[in-house]
Amino acid sequence: MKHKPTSLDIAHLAGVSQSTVSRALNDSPLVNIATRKKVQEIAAQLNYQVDKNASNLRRQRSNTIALLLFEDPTSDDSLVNPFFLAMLGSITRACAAKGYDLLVSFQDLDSNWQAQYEDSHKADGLILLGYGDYRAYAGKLTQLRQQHTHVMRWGAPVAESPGISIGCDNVSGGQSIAAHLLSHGYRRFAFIGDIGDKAPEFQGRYEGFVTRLSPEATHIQLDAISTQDAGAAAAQRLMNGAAPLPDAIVCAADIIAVGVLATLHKAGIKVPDQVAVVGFDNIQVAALTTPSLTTVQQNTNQAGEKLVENLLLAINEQPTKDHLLPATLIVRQSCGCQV
Amino acid sequence: MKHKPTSLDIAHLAGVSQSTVSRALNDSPLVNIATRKKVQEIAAQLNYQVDKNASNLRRQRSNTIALLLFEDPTSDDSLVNPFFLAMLGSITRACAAKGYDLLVSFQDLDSNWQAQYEDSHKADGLILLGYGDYRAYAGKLTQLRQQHTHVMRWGAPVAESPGISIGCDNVSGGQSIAAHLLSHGYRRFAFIGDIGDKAPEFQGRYEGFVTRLSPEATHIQLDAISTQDAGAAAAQRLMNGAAPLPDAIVCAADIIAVGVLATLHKAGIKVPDQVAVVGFDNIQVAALTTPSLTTVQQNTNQAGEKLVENLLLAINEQPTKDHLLPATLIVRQSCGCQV
DNA sequence: CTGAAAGCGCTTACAG
DNA sequence: CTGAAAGCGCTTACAG
Repeated sequence: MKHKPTSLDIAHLAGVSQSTVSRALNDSPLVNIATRKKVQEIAAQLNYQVDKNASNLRRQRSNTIALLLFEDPTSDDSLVNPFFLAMLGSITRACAAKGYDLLVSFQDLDSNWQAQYEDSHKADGLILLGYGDYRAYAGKLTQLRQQHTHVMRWGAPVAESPGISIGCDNVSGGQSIAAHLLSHGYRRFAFIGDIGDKAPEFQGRYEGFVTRLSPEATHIQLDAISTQDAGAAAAQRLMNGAAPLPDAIVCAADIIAVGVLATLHKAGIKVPDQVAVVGFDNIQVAALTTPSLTTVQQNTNQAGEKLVENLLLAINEQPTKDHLLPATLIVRQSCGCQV
Repeated sequence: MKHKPTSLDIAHLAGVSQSTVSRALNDSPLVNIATRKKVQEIAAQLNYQVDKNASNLRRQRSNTIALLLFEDPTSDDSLVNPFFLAMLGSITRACAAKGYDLLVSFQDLDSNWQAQYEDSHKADGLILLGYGDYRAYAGKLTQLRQQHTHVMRWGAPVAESPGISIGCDNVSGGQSIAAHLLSHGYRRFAFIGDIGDKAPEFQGRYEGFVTRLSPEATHIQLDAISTQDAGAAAAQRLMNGAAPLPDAIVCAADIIAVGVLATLHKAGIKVPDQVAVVGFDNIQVAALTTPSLTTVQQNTNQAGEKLVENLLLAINEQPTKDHLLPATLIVRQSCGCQV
């Protein structure tokens, strides 16, 4: 394998010093325009690429961001919540637009991720993605701050959780759902989704939903983690109960709603004729279910951009603050309100 | 921000030389076990991490793999074929298991990706993922080989395409579908999916399907690229035609089948009672459609492992060869054959 | 088993 | 505008 060309090789060919080559390739205005062009041409001919390791070592930054995905530990090994995959896509694009590379890693909460990337100078900052119990890693977040690591977290801003976060306005999303269903005459509701402290996103959605209900409306709440199976099980409990079915079932996540729809379908219960169903997230599948799922969209494109943008601010020691992104109701067939 | 500890800092604290620190941290047997322990303890206390840039520069390898995702240029900006996202997950895990980091990038076919990663020493090798016209980048692949870049490609092995590839046994997958449907009495088929040279995967699936058909069976073929819309359009053409509907519709990809199902549903045509539908890929959605979709599974976990494993072999200058991974029929409701 | 020294390929003050 | 020199933080022959 032929020796890869270095800046010194180019210097020889161009008849200038190695420092001038470096300057020319970095488009420094200090270098005479003709020299610059010449050097750049030779570099192009040789397929020369700056050695990032050397460059990063010298510059003390990597132009790389590390994305840590926390998988829901309950999910099947081969599956990742489609919502996070959509986020991954948008983060990748946002990084590319800013000239940053993206290192991706799946992490479990136990491992030593706080050190692995930024401390080793492989990345200038971290993005944390994944729902779940932020308390489990609150300690690590605190430690990260102390080490002045640059971190941006996706999720609900939580008072006790240190660090900046970017998240969706879950409360207003929940409100939109309530308002929409009420205006179409629904009064008896079931909300499916955990609302314990481990699920701050679901808490927000529930809170928004409940506070927006009118006095004459009633509701019950059933626990379910963010999986199809949990949704199916909750729907089953609903059907087994003594009480008649509610008018509308509001699910804290689309993936739960998918399980609910499947269970209702099996039982021969028509959606939306006999009961309306609404989800949250607007994952790709939501448009494809039968009936298609009314849900709340989180703008993943904007989310990825905001995360990257704020992380870069932090890296450059600029002030940043929490952001809430708007949540938009997407009306489809499953709520029976489509024109 | 406090200066990050270096090996020299540890050397001072441990009272040994910097070279010994380096050796100890790399668990070299050359270092006295007591010294090794001591150094490692001090390093742990300081949260010391080896500077990857320096280490990589010196070692001339990065322990990093770059994954280049070629998006289907026809797909919506925010969507990525769920199949590739599943692959991403499995590749990520496989890399982690081997102690490699993964750099992810979305590339369009025009850009200068062949140089960006390995030439700049950011990655030791590349994985190419994405269907589409391999001819469009065959030239680049050739160039990569000449530069001795280490590349592994996901997709059908193609005679004219240089370089090693790992792919699914599309032909045998197509055969399984034909065999299954025939044995359940279906005789009149439609195959939906492009079979031009731009879609070698689809070609393989079609080829397997057709060659396995019995003499009394008939079939037509309709073009469709790998999107839901294209599937919907093809189904519409089928229904608009003068001929009666076939017994069974075989789709070259699940995402096409999802579009077909939606269109049939809208037209009031019952699946599988009036027509059977089969897909290919076993994306997550396939289990969730109504009716659930019979399809062929590509083992993404194994695929990711094989890709990474072979790439590492190539990086270490070991011989590698093309691999075909088995394709497994998954029988669900949409073919009407479920027990 | 350990240390002093070289060198990976850059970037960037410093001097001219 | 250009060059000679230092140095980023490691790893690894080399010498002992």
